[in-house]
Amino acid sequence: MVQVVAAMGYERATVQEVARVAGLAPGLLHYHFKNKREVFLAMAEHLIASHAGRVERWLARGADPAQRVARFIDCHLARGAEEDPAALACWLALTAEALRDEETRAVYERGVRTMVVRLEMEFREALRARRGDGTGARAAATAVFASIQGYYALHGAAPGMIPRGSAAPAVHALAEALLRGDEGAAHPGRSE
Amino acid sequence: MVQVVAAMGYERATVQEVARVAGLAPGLLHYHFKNKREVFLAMAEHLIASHAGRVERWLARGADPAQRVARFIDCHLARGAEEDPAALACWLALTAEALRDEETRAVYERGVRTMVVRLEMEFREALRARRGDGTGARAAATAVFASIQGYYALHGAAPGMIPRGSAAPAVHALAEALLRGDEGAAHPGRSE
Amino acid sequence: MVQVVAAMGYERATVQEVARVAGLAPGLLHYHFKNKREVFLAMAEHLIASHAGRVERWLARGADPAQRVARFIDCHLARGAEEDPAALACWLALTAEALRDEETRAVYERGVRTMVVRLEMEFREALRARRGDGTGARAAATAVFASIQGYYALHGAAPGMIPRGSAAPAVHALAEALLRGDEGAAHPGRSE
Amino acid sequence: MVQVVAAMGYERATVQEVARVAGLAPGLLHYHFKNKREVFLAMAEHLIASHAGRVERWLARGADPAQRVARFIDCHLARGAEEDPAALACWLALTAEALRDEETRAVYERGVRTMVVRLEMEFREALRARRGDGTGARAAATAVFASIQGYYALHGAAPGMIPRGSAAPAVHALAEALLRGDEGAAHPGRSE
DNA sequence: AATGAATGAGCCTTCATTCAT
DNA sequence: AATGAATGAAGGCTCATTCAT
Repeated sequence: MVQVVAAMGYERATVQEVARVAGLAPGLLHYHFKNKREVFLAMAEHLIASHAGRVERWLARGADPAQRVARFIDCHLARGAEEDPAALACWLALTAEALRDEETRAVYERGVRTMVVRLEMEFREALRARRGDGTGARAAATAVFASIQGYYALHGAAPGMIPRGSAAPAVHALAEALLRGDEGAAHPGRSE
Repeated sequence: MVQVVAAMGYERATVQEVARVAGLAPGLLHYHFKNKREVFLAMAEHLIASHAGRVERWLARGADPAQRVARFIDCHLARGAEEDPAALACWLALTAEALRDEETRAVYERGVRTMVVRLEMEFREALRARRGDGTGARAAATAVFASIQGYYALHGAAPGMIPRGSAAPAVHALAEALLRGDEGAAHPGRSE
Repeated sequence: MVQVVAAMGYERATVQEVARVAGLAPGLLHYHFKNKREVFLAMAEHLIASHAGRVERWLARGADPAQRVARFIDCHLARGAEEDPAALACWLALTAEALRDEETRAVYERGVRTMVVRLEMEFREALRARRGDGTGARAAATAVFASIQGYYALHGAAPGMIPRGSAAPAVHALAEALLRGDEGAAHPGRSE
Repeated sequence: MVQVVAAMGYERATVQEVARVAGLAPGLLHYHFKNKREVFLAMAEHLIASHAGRVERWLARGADPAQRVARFIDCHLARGAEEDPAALACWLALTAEALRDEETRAVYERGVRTMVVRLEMEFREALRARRGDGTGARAAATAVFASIQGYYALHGAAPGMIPRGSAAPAVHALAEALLRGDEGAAHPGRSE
């Protein structure tokens, strides 16, 4: 399913093709899964779990919270991003599908929450250490996560628009700014 | 088409339904457009053009480049974002479709480029004013744009994950950091 | 209509295309003709009439009945056949259509009858001159006409199967044999 | 397919109708065949092969080449012609379709070639026996085959134009004439 | 007479799902 | 557990025909 969804998206991924690639008879998929969507969601759960594991392994080598935030970013945008292009394509397909289907949205949201909450934890610790107060950790984690998602979308849908090597540094800058507590500080010109 | 694609995405938007909503006979769509995709792409072009106009109107009221960068962000994430939810949903559908279809990708990419290049121009001026050098303007514009896209994706696919009111300030912080030239400065822990 | 039917056959010849080639608005065809079939039949009538005229001009230069039979054949298979490939293609399309549609069959049959009766007249005269009896003229005319039709079909549907230059001589041989009254003479091995 | 094509021709033979007559679900046809045309071509191949078998059985009872030529004709035009009217109608539909579609033409041409080459073999032997030289066998076989095709076309598209019982004798006369080597002999009036 | 946009029935095809084996 | 043939509901698209102008 991963391969086929990566290549064609959910809608165009036919059950027959998925079965063929998996070396199974088409009927067998419906023996084990209620329908096509269940296969997709099972795949999504698997992807999310395995990604979470991968992220943890990256974080484990970060010495302090700030470093772990940095490693979270690198794990997604630097050396690590290219590791499994099919998984990335599937994640984007999952995002697209979550826009329309409630059940899929639930799975997607759980996946997002896992990541954001994990990142939030590091931000909170880091913010406390730096400023004595963890307020804004959730917003910061969301901001970093959103930026990563945005780069993913551009990478997939408009390849060539991202200056090579610019993604990770930019998100690092964002994280640094958020750790310093820049947001909300000053954009005097924002008045309407 | 906007309504139907916003509600169901490209694949599930049937020509019959689009025609019904538009009050037209199904065959008429194929009289004016070669096929379903052309209808979609025409809609996308229209969306992009009208969005570009809207952005220009926002930028026009910015006094200096930095303010215009800020207004670009607000136009997308602050007060302006909710103005046309259907357009936003269509844009996300366009992103999803661009992942798979080349022709769609071309249109999407042109839309992205228009925005990024416009924003880059402001970044370049602002960077020159502040640091005497416009280097990194493209990367900065891309970063801001990607963040916005990421918030859009989360907004659409995992509503409720974004702390209310946190999106615009975070992207402002990113823009400020990039204008200061933070990126690439220091993330000592990034070593693998 | 001639061009379009020649190129695509009746079924695939769309009214829009016919109108386009004729430089007319599609609606105008239905203003002058009841429906597509009527356009086709009108075209067929025209083709038949103009072909009949052409045949008469060929026959006019034959000195005696036997010569006129020969000229009839040449007019169809020798130098004359290549004169108007579109007309030939239309005639084949008419034949095909006559297989299914009664109205078309009536027109086709009238066309065939015109030719066969004309040829029969020459055969009858020739037979009377040679044998004092015109019996078999109709069968002879039909045989010659059928052979020509067969060559047309092969020419259109299996080009390259006909040895170059072999068609006319063979049909001349047939005509000669029929004028001699060979048919029915002897095929002793035909017993079943 | 045979029944439906015989009754309506290729274009008007809908997949739904073919499936209905065959007692199958419409989708099943596309499970076993790539598309409508493939069904048609498969049918054509089957028709051709089975016809070839039938012809061989007729030829087997001919004592010498000349007799076998005669039996070839009888097999097509005398007692045998009425055996399977649906097959004949399909063959005519195949001819019509071969005019427009390349793939169909290839199948048709192969079918024609099979028959012509088979008949040519008998002509060659017969000509050698009679005249010591097999030259013209191909042209003779083509002529006989074309005549048969012509009678088929008339039979299908202008029934009633063929004097009862006249077809086979006429083609026999043609064959005899060609075996005598008449063609090309003399049509003094052919001058233009 | 003429236009060409508009209509809508029907076609081929796809594909999730079922079912006999 | 497993197969893969079978089902049938749509979907995109074509095109003869109509109709307002």
